[in-house]
Amino acid sequence: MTRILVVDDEPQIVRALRINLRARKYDVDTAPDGASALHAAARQHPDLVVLDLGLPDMDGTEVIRGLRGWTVVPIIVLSGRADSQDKVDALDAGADDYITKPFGVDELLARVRAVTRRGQTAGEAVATITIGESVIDLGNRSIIRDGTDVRLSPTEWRLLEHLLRHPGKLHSQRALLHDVWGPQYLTESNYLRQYMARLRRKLEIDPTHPRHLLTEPGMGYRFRP
Amino acid sequence: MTRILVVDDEPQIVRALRINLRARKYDVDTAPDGASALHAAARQHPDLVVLDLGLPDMDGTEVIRGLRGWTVVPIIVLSGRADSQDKVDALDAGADDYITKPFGVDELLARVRAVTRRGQTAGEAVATITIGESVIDLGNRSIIRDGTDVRLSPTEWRLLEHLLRHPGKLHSQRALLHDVWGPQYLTESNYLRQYMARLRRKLEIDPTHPRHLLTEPGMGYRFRP
DNA sequence: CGCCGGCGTCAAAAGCGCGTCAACAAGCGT
DNA sequence: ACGCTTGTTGACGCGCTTTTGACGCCGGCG
Repeated sequence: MTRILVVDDEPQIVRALRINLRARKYDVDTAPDGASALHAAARQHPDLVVLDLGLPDMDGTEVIRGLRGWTVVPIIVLSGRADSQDKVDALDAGADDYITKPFGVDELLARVRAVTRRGQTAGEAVATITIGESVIDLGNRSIIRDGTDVRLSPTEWRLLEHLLRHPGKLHSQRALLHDVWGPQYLTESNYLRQYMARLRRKLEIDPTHPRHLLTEPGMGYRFRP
Repeated sequence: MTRILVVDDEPQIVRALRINLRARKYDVDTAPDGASALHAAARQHPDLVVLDLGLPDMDGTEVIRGLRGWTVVPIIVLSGRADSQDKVDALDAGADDYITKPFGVDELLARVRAVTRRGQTAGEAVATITIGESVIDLGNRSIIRDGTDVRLSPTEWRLLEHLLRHPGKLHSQRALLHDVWGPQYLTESNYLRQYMARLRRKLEIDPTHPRHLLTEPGMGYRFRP
């Protein structure tokens, strides 16, 4: 299920988008201003952000920059102003698309499909990965081990996915905490210890001697294929 | 250099785009109709396609479908029609963005930057350095020697990285101590002796006769490729 | 020929990162 | 309201990294 975070301060627009998106089987969260949008994104890790530029508390491009500091989640900007400079600023700040109000719902939905389509094809390259006797399907979010399927919590999935996206690459603790938990958890290394241990118990043949989910003392963690 | 294929049957628009894109250091190819566009894309593998929907020989969405059959190259659609249904059709056929004429050149350029931005993050070149029989990947922070991987502690990594960043350059002991351990360790040369020995044991074929991690007596240390 | 500073090496102590266990809080479906 | 899953937090001990000290070798120099 694709999670979409809608950021807008006009209740009727939020309501209209929520209804239309829910009808298309999207999971919708909402935020009324920039600060709560950044907080919600860090907490819920949406797959797409629909952002109105006219927010009460901060400039829209600042919200984009705040998101781009730590995530590459697609961002579609809504704006009442058709000024060319506004579009350039938002796109260069990191937005993926820019729609001028008033807009047709059909067009927005089509652009939602367009930007989410790219994210899917990017992850498709690493469709299935094997760790020990576990076969991991990132696309379907499923793991099969010894014929039975293994269940992972959302946080476990995000952590595992970050490690698997770049096989062999060392991920520093700060980077993992930043990407999985959010910018304000950079020093909570006990989270990492806890969840790496869970992943090893669920995936490694011998969790006390991991062969694929490796620790580099003082450096971070690494997935070895 | 990013290669852009511009598909349009109006010579003045093609000319304007070519001038503006060339000025931004893009490599520009052009095609006047759908058939030659498909042919050019297959032959030149552009990094981006700018496609006018109003082509003389075939429908624009057919061109998009023809491209999407074998490539995921980003496609930006130009169109004179602001009809919502046209946008939906083009985007669902596989276009990445849709701009309605008349459009500002600044906006087009910003959208070009937006769609090319994603592709860049995927394909990053890996710089790899060889010492004896050890292959060092600074990006992934990994070393492979004789098929098995070598583990380095954080201090060992920092020291090795400083030497490798400037091949052939002589690093004084004071400079290395300052950069690796900090300003208050400038005289602790025994640290350097200790850690240079550890690096040689892990990387050099014959640690007692180093061929790449060299000592310049009285001067400092040097990495010879 | 003997002294001396610089360097490589070994060994052991000190410090800290990491794995692990345990317990509690917060949702969430039943 | 209850039980289950998930997320959060604290504490402890082992093992690795870092730090520290000491010794021997070698070349330069008086």
